[in-house]
Amino acid sequence: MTSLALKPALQPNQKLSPKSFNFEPHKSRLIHDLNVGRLSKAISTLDLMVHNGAHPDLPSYSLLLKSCIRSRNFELGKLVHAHLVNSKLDLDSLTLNSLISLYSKNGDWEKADSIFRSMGNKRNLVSWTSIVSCFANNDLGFEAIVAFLDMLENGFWPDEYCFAAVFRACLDTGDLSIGETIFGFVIKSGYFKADLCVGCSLIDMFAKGGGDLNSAYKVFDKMPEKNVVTWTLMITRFAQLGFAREAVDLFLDMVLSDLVPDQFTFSSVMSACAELELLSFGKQLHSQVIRRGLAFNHYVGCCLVDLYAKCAADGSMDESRKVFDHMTNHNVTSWTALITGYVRNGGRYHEAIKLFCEMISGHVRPNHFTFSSILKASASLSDLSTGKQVHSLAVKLGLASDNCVGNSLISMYAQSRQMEYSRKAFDNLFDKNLISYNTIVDAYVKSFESKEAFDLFHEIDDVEFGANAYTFSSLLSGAASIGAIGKGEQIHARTLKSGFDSNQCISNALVSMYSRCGNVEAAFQVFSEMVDRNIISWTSIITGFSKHGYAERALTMFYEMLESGIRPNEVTYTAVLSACSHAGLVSEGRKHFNTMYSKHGIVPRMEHYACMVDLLGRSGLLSKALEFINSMPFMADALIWRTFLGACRVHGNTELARHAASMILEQDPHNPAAFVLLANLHASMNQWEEVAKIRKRMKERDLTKEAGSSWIEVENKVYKFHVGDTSHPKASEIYNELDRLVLKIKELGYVPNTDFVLHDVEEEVKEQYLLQHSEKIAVAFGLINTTRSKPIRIFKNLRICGDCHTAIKYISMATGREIVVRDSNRFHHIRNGKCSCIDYW
DNA sequence: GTAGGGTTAG
Repeated sequence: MTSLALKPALQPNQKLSPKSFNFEPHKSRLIHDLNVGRLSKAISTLDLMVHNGAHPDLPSYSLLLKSCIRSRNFELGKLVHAHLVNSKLDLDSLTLNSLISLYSKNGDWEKADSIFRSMGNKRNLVSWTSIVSCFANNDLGFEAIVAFLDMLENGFWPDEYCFAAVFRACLDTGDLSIGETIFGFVIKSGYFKADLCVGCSLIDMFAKGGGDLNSAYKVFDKMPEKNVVTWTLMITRFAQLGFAREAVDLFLDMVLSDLVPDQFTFSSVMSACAELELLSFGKQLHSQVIRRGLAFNHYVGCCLVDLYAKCAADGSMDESRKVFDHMTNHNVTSWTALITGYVRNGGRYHEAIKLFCEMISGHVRPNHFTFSSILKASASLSDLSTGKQVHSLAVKLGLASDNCVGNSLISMYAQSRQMEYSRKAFDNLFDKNLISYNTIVDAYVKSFESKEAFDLFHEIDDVEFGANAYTFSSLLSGAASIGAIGKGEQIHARTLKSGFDSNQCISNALVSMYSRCGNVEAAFQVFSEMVDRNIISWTSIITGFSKHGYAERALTMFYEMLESGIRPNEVTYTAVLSACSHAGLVSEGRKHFNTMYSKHGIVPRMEHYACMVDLLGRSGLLSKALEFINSMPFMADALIWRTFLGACRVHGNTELARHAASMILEQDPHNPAAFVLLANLHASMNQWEEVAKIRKRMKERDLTKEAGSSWIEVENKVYKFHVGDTSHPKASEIYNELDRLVLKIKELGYVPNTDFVLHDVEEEVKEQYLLQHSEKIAVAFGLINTTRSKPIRIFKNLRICGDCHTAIKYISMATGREIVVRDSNRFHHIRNGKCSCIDYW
């Protein structure tokens, strides 16, 4: 029979008479094919039946439609509709309702609406509910509410399905007041108690629509009957709205209530667990997932990848990779979860880029999250060429103006110091949000283009969202990094106006800004006025005093911090040890180094060892320092040897310096700092042949030392000078002032120290070289352009040169001005011929 | 025929 029936399908032109065509087996085969998802087979069977004049009856069509909807075979459903129209059957409510549902679920709300309109008095409660639901599911919340009100006017009393639909509609409009009115209505009607679904839609109306978890939880709590879906919904909303702790607690309550979590529940609770970085709890969840046979679910897998990645601080990044490798197939989400993990939590950028390439060659299309992560990886590696390739791929896929991708492009180009491209990415953004503004402001600030940063800052005032704490702290750190105290003060005023005066994050940024701009007293005042201080506040002020050479005040603050019950961290100890080192407090420093682990359980890191090497080395205990280096529990890195080399130079020990330099070059053969320090050392001993050899080696390896530059802020504008800079319009005026100053300070006893000149030339020429140092130019510029009432604040990217240090001390004497110099290492407060560093730096 | 929950994020 079956083989006979198949024949006509192969020969469509051959028509059998309706009588000879057996309708029943085809009908049952059609339904079977439908149920197992064989869409094309079902279509050909239907065609065959109709072709042979055997139209199914109305109940059969109805059944067909239901199957199509249940299996989401919308194409076949539409075909069935076409056949229905041809069959000229008089459609009943049931069939028409099915058609509304079909088109609604297929996203064609207009078609659904026209069927509903054509129904006339065939409309029943299900028809009304279907159309309300159709509008609500197709982002037409307002239309849905109107339909709901129409329904009431037409005398239909809503049931639980209908209430659930209208609450979803209220969620969509964002207008909860209508929803709340209807909610009152529901309570009166008694449906609330009866139905799980009404409860769920109410929870979501409050949680998703209004972000009001309190009301959502009240609904949840009062529901007399709850199932897995209800619990999961509540857990999910807690997790999504940033209440991870509550989500986890609710999950534990759920398990205690003997409900069995499913794949949805696990996905949500694992997200919350990832947020809280609860590795061991996460592992328990993982084993439960395996036990319940849910490990192969794609969503669950993604969540696990993300969970282990977010706990990567505890070394679980490889676990994340393992879960990923065990997954049977991968889509954008799982690839992105893993890539993001390598970038954000593991700092393993090369691996992330490699994965990205694998993903693309596997024809998986990256999305905006993928681009965002991979751009961050290229930025962190300062790998401009990869960044550009990724950019062009994003353009190709039409994602470059997406907010998330665009913001990452801004920071990628900024980190590669391509501000023009960075700005272009900003301008190309489709829709700029506060993060876009904050990113570009931060980028300008970090590239010393503070004017652009502040222009944009004013632009933020004109858009609907104002600056937030992030904007302010970014601008403050920008002002701090360039030492623009005037700008810093302006921002300080603005934060007060914007009501951020007790914001801990901003106060911390202010402490750091004032201190880094050279006014540690202002920093201390902000600190003193803070109501709520955290470890960052204390560490900032300790670092401030330390960098300014006030070792005792730094240590006093440290003891006060301990008394107030705040535990120090690694950064605090770096500040404490470097305070001791700047002031030459050898035994005090040793004491703190020894107690950091014994009293506070902090294992010393490389930078702490470096502080100790600095402390011992600078106070002349070179052999002790070397002994210390050799007794370290790990191999000394380039930083340690550079510190040691610096000490050797101060104390003129060529032999040990050579050893240190060779150690640096062993680990980092292209380190220009090692070459320069070595060259300086030989120059100061007049060993010019050695200097020449080193210069040659540097040239061969194409190494250039970072150019020395100094800058000064005058009337909110930063002026930057390089060595021998003549680019400033008033250059001749500046050099005249310098010549005048040198004559004056020579009278006071200044003798140029030509040891600091790295060229083998006549003494007189050497003096000329010294005069061209950027810090001297900046001081002269400052003397011409500032009033006596304020100190002159100079900033230098490298360490101050010894001759400049001496010269500036004499200049302070000759002019009666206070001069503050911030170099790459510390502050020098120079007044009346004396420096706060006591010539020890 | 009408109803509810999940992954990656600057």
